[in-house]
Parts: sequence; structure tokens; C-alpha cells
Amino acid sequence: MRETEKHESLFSAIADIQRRKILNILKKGELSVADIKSHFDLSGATLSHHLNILKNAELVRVRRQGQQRIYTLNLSVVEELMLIFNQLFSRI
Amino acid sequence: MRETEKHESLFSAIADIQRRKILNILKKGELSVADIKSHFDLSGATLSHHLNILKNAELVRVRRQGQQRIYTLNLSVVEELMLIFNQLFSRI
DNA sequence: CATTTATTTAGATTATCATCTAATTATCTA
DNA sequence: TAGATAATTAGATGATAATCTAAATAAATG
Repeated sequence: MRETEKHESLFSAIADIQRRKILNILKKGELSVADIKSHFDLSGATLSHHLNILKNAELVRVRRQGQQRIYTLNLSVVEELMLIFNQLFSRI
Repeated sequence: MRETEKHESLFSAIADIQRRKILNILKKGELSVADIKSHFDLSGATLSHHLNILKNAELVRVRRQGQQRIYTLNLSVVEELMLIFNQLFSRI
């Protein structure tokens, strides 16, 4: 399997513990930024930064709902990441 | 599952593309540093640095053989990492 | 035992990244 | 429409991390 820029963005997205925590929280279901924020001791700007990285890696999706933005896990990319990951260590 | 320092070292170990490449190369079998080096355009010092990070994360093992050091994948930790990884996205 | 070979360690440099505060954008509501 | 609320963006700062060259360590060999 070739390493692509997409792989790069996925691996660096999950390299940060706060972002892994966000992914974990989103497993339970979609949440607004404020809801996500309630689990962290981070400024809104920092959280926004992390969400942006997850979004660029397509690990999450966003939609607008009034003033809020609702984040969800992007299951298809999560599955893709699991595949990439399994292949990194396959045939050993 | 709780995130531990061990998880942290594993995720940051695989965050770097050179280190993922090293792991990939080691899938085929154990290799000396010089053998690994032949796959890269990096100084020996830099390679040594990456190998050290992989070793600290216990993703690889080293043994001495004369002047050489032979690196191998540490299969049990690789499996542990796969488990951690699968759990990050389980129950979605 | 002096020299060569294999690898690591030390120390410096540069780039990347997480974080913050302040400012901005967008939406809602009285 | 003015003010409040939700979230992002801009810009700065400090911490990490990747990389290099040079020096050090350790083993092999003539």
C-alpha cells in the first residue's frame, strides 16, 4: 500500500490526544461545538483548531443548525483509516 | 479504555511517515541499521533517532550482532496497538 | 594496538504544532 | 435593528520534533 497525503493527514489527526478524545466523544452521537467543549479544558479557538484538523482529515463532518455547528463522525473514513491501519501491520 | 502514556508513545511513534516506513520495511524481517538506512535518504543520526522512538514505544526490539544492531518488529506490541486502535473506533 | 566500520549521542537549527487572546462572522431574538 | 450567543479566524507565543554535522562509543581486523 502506498502512503498518500491522505494517510498523512489521518495519522497526524489521530496523533493528538485531544483529537482522539473528540473522536471518542463523538462515538456516542453527534454534538455541537459547545457540547464537545464541555468535555475539555481548552479555549474555543483551540477546540475549533482541532475540529478543523479532524474535518480536513475527513474524520468528522459538520453541518449548520442555527447558530450552532453539529459535528459527527464520518464513519466511512473511520473505516478507511482502520483498513489503512490494519494493512500497516498486515502480513507479519 | 483509558488513554495512557503508553498509548501516547504509540500514537506519536506512528505519526511520522519515516517511522511508518521503517515498520513496513521490518515486516519482511529483521534488519541491521545499515540495511534499513539503504531505504532512506536520511543521515544515520536521524535514522537512529527514529529507531529510538520506535524502540521506546516498544514497537521494535534490538539486539547486538557484532558491530551491527539488528532491529525486529515487536509483534506483541504491534498487536496491542491494533487492539487500541480498533477500540478507538469500536461501538460506533 | 591502531585503524576501520557500525551505530549512537550531543548540540544546534529549523519547522511544525498546540495553545492563547482578541477580533470577526454569522445567526437568533427582544 | 441592536444586542446576545455560537463558532471561527487572525496573529502571536512557547513547546516539540525532525533534521543535520561532529564527536563519541564499541566492535572487528590487519
